[in-house]
Amino acid sequence: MIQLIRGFKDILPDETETWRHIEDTAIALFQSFGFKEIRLPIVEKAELFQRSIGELTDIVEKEMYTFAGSKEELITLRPEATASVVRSYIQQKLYAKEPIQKLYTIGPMFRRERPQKGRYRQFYQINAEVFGIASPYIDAQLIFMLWTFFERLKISGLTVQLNSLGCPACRPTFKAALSSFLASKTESLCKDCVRRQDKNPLRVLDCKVPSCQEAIGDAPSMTDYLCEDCAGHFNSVQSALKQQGIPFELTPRLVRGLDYYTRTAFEIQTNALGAQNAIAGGGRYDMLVKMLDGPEQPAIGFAIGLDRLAALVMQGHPQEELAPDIFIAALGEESREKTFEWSCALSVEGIRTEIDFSGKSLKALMKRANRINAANVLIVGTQEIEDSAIVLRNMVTKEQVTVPIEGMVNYIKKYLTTQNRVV
RNA sequence: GUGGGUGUAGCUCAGUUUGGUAGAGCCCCUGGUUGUGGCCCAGGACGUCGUGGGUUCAAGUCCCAUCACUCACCCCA
Repeated sequence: MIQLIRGFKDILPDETETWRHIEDTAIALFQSFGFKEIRLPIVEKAELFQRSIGELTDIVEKEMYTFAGSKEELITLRPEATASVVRSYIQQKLYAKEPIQKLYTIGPMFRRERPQKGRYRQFYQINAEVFGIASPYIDAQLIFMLWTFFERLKISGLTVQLNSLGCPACRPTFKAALSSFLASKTESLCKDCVRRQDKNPLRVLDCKVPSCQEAIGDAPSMTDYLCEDCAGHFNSVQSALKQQGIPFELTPRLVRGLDYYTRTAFEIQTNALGAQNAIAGGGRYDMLVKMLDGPEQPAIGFAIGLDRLAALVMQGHPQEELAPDIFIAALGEESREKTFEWSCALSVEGIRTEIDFSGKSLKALMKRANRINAANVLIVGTQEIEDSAIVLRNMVTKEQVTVPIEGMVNYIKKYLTTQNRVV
């Protein structure tokens, strides 16, 4: 038997309705906030991610699916979407027509990590990106939009974590202060943190080892080192969030894993999924467009983890079954020939219709109708054909009515309306 | 990449200690009811015991390897 690849998964029919419900909810909401869809390839030149995400990040160092696209060129299955959106914004010169662009995209990402609950090697994200707006209002508006999205999906137990990562003017000062602080604590840090100390000191703040948390208890905080502009921006984001009634926690230890973030960084966390608690995350990346050879344009965006979100939504209420409105039980070849035609006609009218061609006994057909939770069964045998009238059985009330074959489709449509079946 | 747990029927799991010809419940199929589902009763189908090797007269059981799933670390959505 050929099995799927480690870390990949099938999304089966008992989940897909939930997935589409989430996507439909997001699309409707995002459109109301002025977003338009962009669809992008899932492979790009490896260089795009190396330059945007950062050579020293875990993603680029060890998690990317990169292979030869041609003799000269390495290509990569995208590990995230922002880089591609930025690439397109620049390459297609979207800024020339209108610098302010609000874009969303939905699709799979690929990272070669060890799989675990809520983490797959192919996972799905909804991404939203805004180009050309520097105002802190847009930061707050994006978070408000996210919060509203989760409210519409009736997700509870969420928290908003907020931080500011500063900008090229102030972050270096902070990094230096942090480095010298960490140097004084080397003995009390775990071995991972000792390694991070040089490579990426900000990451030490994020360590979950208790002894490390203790050691960095009075470590310098980025927010104390923000330059005047960054501090002003951060304050404005916070007051705008308060204005909209969004609860948030300041989390100085919130560090994003990608190098391109500046200023506002945020994460939406759940308490219901174990270790993989981030279901959305994002932030501002004002330097990235320029870094990738585009014009100087501020930008901000976020990603929602669909796999984790779908798991949360289904924890609340398992997906509703798409049960048939009508199940046709035809007895004998002559009946099958007629009902085949009726079945098509009913389906065309938007009635969920299932017909069984197997030629089994009526008892067996009724069993199947019951199993697939059909609301009604249409029983058609030689007697009914002869009488030009068929039997319609309501599977819940067990009521049976005789329906003339003439005008049957309209009769059934009306009948279903009385059952509150939307046709 | 590192560590723990688990792989036996479509599903949930016994059986492994102490080697001796694979089990239960659910599901599925047929009949009891000539053309009426769920409940009940009777009967039936379904397994290379994750895979490959080894030890043995004999391996689901012991040994080695390997794969997968799962949880956690790392990191992130």
